[in-house]
Amino acid sequence: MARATVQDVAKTAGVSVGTVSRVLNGSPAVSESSKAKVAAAIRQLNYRPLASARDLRRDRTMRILALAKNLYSPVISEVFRGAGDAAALSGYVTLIAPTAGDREREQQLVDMLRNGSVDGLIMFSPTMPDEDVEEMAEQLSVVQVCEIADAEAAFGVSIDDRQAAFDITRHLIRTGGRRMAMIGTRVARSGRLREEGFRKAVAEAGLSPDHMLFTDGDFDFHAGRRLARELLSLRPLPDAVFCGSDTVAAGCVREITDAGLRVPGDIAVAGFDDSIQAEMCVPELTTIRQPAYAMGQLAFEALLARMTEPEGYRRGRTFLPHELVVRDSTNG
Amino acid sequence: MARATVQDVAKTAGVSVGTVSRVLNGSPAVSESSKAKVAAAIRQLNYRPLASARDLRRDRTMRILALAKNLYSPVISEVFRGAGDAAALSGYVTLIAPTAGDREREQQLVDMLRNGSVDGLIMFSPTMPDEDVEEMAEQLSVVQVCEIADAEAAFGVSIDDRQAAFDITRHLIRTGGRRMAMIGTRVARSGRLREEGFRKAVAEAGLSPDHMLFTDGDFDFHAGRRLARELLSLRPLPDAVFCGSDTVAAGCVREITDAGLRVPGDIAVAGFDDSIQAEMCVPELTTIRQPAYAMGQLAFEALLARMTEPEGYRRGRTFLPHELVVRDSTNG
DNA sequence: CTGTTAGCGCCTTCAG
DNA sequence: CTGAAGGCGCTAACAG
Repeated sequence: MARATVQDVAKTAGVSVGTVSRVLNGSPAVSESSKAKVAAAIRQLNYRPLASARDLRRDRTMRILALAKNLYSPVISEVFRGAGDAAALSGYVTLIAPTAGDREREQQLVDMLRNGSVDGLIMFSPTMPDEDVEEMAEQLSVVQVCEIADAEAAFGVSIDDRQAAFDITRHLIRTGGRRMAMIGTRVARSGRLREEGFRKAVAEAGLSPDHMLFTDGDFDFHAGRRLARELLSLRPLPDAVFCGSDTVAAGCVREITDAGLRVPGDIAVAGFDDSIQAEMCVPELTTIRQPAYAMGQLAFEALLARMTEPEGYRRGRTFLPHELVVRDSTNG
Repeated sequence: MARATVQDVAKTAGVSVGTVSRVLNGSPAVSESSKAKVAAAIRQLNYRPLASARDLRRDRTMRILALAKNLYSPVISEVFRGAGDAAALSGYVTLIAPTAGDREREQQLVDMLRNGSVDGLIMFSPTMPDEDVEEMAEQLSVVQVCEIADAEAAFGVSIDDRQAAFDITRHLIRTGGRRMAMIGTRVARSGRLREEGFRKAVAEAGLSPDHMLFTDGDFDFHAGRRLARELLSLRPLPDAVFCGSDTVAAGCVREITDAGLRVPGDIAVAGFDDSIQAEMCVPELTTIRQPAYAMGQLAFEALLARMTEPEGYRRGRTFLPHELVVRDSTNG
C-alpha cells in the first residue's frame, strides 16, 4: 500500500485538502465536525505528512545538526545532551554526526546546512582550518561550542580555557609543584589556550615549564600513557603534570603508578573536564569542571537566535564559569 | 541575496533547467560546453540543490538514523562508527540521536522514518516494548543492533549474548570461582540473555548463583559501585562476580578494592565488551570482546538490503563471534 | 544533445 | 468555515 497523501485523507474524509492541512497544522478555523472527520481519516490511512514536501513548502526543517570528531567523549556527549534538550523545548530535533577528523566528511556534513537538510549547525571540534570556520560562521547559522575560532566573526559558547588552565596550574604550584610538566594537544584551539594558561601560571611563579609534551593525533587514554612514558624518561623528573583532559590524565596516572612512583607523592597530576573518568581514576583526579550540559543549552539558544534573526544577531563569545575541583591526585 | 535555484543557474548559464539538472546528476548526455557553462554558473551563484526539493522528487533522502539511549558508551559509539563508515561507502549519511530512554522522544525520532526524513533506521537500545519494535520492524526499514527483540519479525545483528556470558562465567568457575555472583541489568534484552548464560554455566558446574544483583536504571560506573557495595554486605561473600559491562565491572572492582579486598585474590571480577574501560581498570579486566565496529557495518548492510528490496528481504538475526579476553581481574 | 513540461506532497493565499 | 489553485525547487520523461 503506497503512502497516503493529503489528497487521500481529503477524499476519505470528504473534505478538501485545505481543510486537512488546516487540521494538521492546528488552525483554529476548522469546525469540530471537519476536525473529527479528518482525524478519523488520518488514523484510518495511517497518514503522516511527508517531511520533504513540508520542508520544501515551509522552507525550514526544524532539525539541527551537531558535529564533533568523535562521540565517545564525556564532554561532547554531555554538551550535545544539553543542546538536544534545549532544542526539544523549541520543537527542534537535534541530529548528531561524527566527522572522524575527516575533512571531506566534515564538509559533506556542513553541506547539509548549505542545502537545507537542517536549519542550523553546532560545531564542537572543527577539523577545517580557522579561516574556513570563520567564513562559514559569517554566512550560515553556525555556533561553536568549546572550540571557538579566534576571530572577529567567531560565535560560540565555551569556558575560558586559558584561565581554567591557569587556575589549576596555580593549584599545582601552590601545593608544591616546582618542576612543571604538561601533556596536551595543539590540534584543538582549546588545547592551545590551555597551554597558554599553563605557561602563564608557571611564569608568574618564577618557574619554568620543564616538560611540554603534545600529541597531534588522538588525545585519549593511550596517548596519555605514551606521553607519560616519555615524561618519565626525562630528567629531572617533573613533580607536577597538568593534563589537557581527564582521560589523558588517567593514562598518565596509570603509567606513573605502573612505574612504581606515587601519585601525588612523587608526581602530582591534574586533569580537565571533571568527567566520570576523573572519578574512575585511582587516585581520583583534581580537575576543572566544565559546565558541559549548560554549554550545550546555551549553544542551542545562541543558534536559535541566529536562525531566527539571521541578520540582526550580534556575534560574539559567551563564556561560562569553570570550577576547580580538588581531589586526591594533587597534594592536599 | 536569496538562495539560487536551478532556474537562476539555467538563466546565467544560458541553458535550460533540464540541462542544469543533467549536469547536477552527472548525466552523460551533456555537451562539454554546456557542462562548463553550468559549472561556471553554479560556482558564480554558489548554488546548491535544495535537499527537500530533491528528496521530494526522488522519494528518498540518502540519510539514515541511528538511535540509542545515550552516546557515551564505548560499544554504541563503535557500532555507530562502523555503521557510519559502511553507509558512507554506499553514499548514505548516518545521523545519530540519543533517546535518553524517553518513550516520547524515541517515538518522535522513529517518526522521522515514517515521515520520510530518513530512509532507514538502526536501533541500538529501544525503549519501547518488544511488541512495538516488532510491529515497527514488520513494516519499516529498521534493523536492530546488539538488542534484538525475541520475535519472529526480529531483524538485526548481535553477538550470542547468552553464549558469551556462559563462556566467561565458565572461565570464572574454571579459575576457582565457587560462590558466584552477577551484577547485571534486566532492562535490556541482552542483559537478560547474559543472565541466562550465567545461570546456565553456574548450574552446569553444580553450583548455585549466590547473589544476583540488578539495576533497572542506569548501568554505569556508579551503578557498579552501588551494587558491589550491596554485594559486599552479603554473606557469604562471593569469590567471583560477572558484570554485564566493563564500566560496571570497573565500578565493582573499585568498590571491592576500596573495601580492602583484593581483585582477583579475594574476589575475581569479569566484565563485558572489551572496551577501553577494561584497560583503564586496575587490574585490567577479563572480558568478552564484542566486534562492535563490524556489527555496525553489518547492521548497515542489512539495512541497505532492507531499504533496497523492501519486500523480498528475508528477516532474521545475524550473529557475530565473540571472544574471551583474559586479563588480570580473574585468576590466572 | 537540449528545451519544455508535468508533477512530487504540502501549505497558503484568495474567493466564496 | 471551506474549496480551489498556485507554486516551493527539483527531476525525469518526452519531444525535438
